[in-house]
Amino acid sequence: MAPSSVFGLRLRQARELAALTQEALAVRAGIDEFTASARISQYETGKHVPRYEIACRLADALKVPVAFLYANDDGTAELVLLWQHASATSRREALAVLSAGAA
Amino acid sequence: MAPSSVFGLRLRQARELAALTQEALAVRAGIDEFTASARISQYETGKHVPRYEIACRLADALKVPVAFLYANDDGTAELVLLWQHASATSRREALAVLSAGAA
DNA sequence: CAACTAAGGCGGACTTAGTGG
DNA sequence: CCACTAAGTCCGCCTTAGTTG
Repeated sequence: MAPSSVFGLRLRQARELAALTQEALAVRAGIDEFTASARISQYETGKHVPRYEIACRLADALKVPVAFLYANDDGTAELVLLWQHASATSRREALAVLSAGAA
Repeated sequence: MAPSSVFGLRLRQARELAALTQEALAVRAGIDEFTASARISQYETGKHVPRYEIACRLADALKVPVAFLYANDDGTAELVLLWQHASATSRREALAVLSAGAA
């Protein structure tokens, strides 16, 4: 089913990017395997939203910044995804560009 | 009291940046004034974490991206703060810098 | 006025069990 | 195997009321 919440949408995006099943993701995040499938499905379909601690563990398992899972707009989402893979020098340069170019 | 949770820390950071009282913030976010002080205090001290919908309203009232309130590391937090004030051209340039400079 | 807290009700996350691709 | 869902339990947010600088 199509994700209805922002969190669910981002979670599914990140999981498909990582090419993991819902259960594999949950186990990586330290969630009991017997409740794994149900919980991830509930998150992605927007039925429920996990506690922040769980969100952090999911983000770690998916290797994305936890802020990505809560990003409302696609621009911010893409930004933090690129950020995590960028080198230290690129990060400094990007911050300089942004702070110099305030609207 | 010192904030114990990430969300509470970010919320307080953004609120003090906006120079608002806890009650003023809550009212701006559409929270009933009689429960305002208690709820914001509980958020900032890490006693509770609000629903995502409430977090979005708080972020709007504070004029920060909602992802900022969930940012684990200071680098990501600073990044999304600069992002929202940057011009469209600066944003494109920053994205180009980050995508070119993957570690 | 501004920030914080204890206690209780109650909505929603988590568990269980099971269905459909 | 993989994704999804209904129903019940129970934890934690929200409310109330009141305390502290």
